[in-house]
Amino acid sequence: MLKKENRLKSKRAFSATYKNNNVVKTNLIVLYAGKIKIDKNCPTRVGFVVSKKVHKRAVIRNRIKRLMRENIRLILKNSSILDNYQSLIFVASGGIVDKNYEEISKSILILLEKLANKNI
RNA sequence: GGAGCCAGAUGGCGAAGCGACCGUAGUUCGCAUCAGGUAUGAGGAAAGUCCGGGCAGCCCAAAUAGCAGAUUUGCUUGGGAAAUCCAAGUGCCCGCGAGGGUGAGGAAAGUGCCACAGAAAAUAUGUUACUGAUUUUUCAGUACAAGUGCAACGGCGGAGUAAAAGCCCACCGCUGAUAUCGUGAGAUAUCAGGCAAGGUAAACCCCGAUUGGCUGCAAGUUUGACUUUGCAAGAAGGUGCUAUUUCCGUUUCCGAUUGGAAAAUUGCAAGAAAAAACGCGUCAGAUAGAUAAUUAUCUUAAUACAGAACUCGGCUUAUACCCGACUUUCUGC
RNA sequence: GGGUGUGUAGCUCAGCUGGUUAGAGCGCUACGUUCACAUCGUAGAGGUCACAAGUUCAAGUCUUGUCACACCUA
Repeated sequence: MLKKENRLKSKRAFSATYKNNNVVKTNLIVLYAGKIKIDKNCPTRVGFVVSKKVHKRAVIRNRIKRLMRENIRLILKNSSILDNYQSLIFVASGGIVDKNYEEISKSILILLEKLANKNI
């Protein structure tokens, strides 16, 4: 679990991030990025979405969320790639079921590379 | 029926703070709200939402009786706050059996329905028939046999007769009475009747019992920017008193003047966006919603069904490996 | 989280108070019409009535339980 300040909470924040239209995709995950920060001190907020369409059982959906969250926690701690963005939303798509930690971590790294290239 | 894996390392998330008051209880008050340590953090079903409570609001209403209602409930005894709940029994049904199932009052209060077939499906009936007389078509007696159907006013055997029939008899079934046993549902035995009342109430309904109804924590309660409405105070002063712009006058704005427009502010009550708190507590207690990741050892293997959201009691459904107990059937020796 | 409803042919829907054979339109197939296609005409196929138990002589229909889908509610 992330710290409270790093969680993306309100409905407004979610819809603002979606409207920003900065999207990157892989087979497993879709990433919506928010605006670039003005004030560097305010924290990066991250949200995770796993819909019922992915899988109907709550246990499996929770596990997918936890795996994604753990990845992001380590990235936030060790590097400063994400510090430029106000908000990020990770949306799981159908292919992510039965994937293990390493496969998810790979695809998140690919996503972040794509995002960096796009903005340059 | 039980049980739903154990222990270790590193990093992370939730949350438990201290003192006073009171006197063992919490809708109390104050301080802190940073860091570290320590302890602790999903289930037997958390699921389905099928029942019943607690709790909250609204409606009706004053809870006694009657009437109406509940898409209520329906063998007995005991347990339980209650329940489409549990336990032990009774009857019936299914199974070779160990066992399993059971919405188990009333069809003699009334109404409806019972397709096709069949003579007739409910006021029972007389198609094919049988027997006798008459003599070629009628009359009288009968309901045994055939046939239809899920179902045809008992079954089977005998006696009896022109042929027959509970007309009579034995056994079985049915109905009633009595006795004994049992808390009871009922069981057993004896006697009597001489056979009447086809099915369906998970069709309407009748009877008994129970019970205020409806909606559900996204119920509901509080705080609230805002500025709307109402009431009160205030609004230089004067006119006997009163009159908030109404009689004069005052202040501000427009205007050369006459004249026109406006009324600061405060309190109480009502309304109310965003948001927050309460509701919400428990040796889990969140509000984008915690219990995870990596790794080592052991092991044949770490795997089934599956993730708390106001809360409790049941039911139902899903479940890998393992453990315990009692039995039945079949096959072989 | 709470509440409500719907599952019938490839698609959209009927099917009353249980009853004999489950229908309609569109689509599909074949034949005819045309030089050919469309239109039109004729004929035909296609259903475990979501699944499983029960009540009943008899269930798409009544009762109960599962499954899937949709809607309402901040």
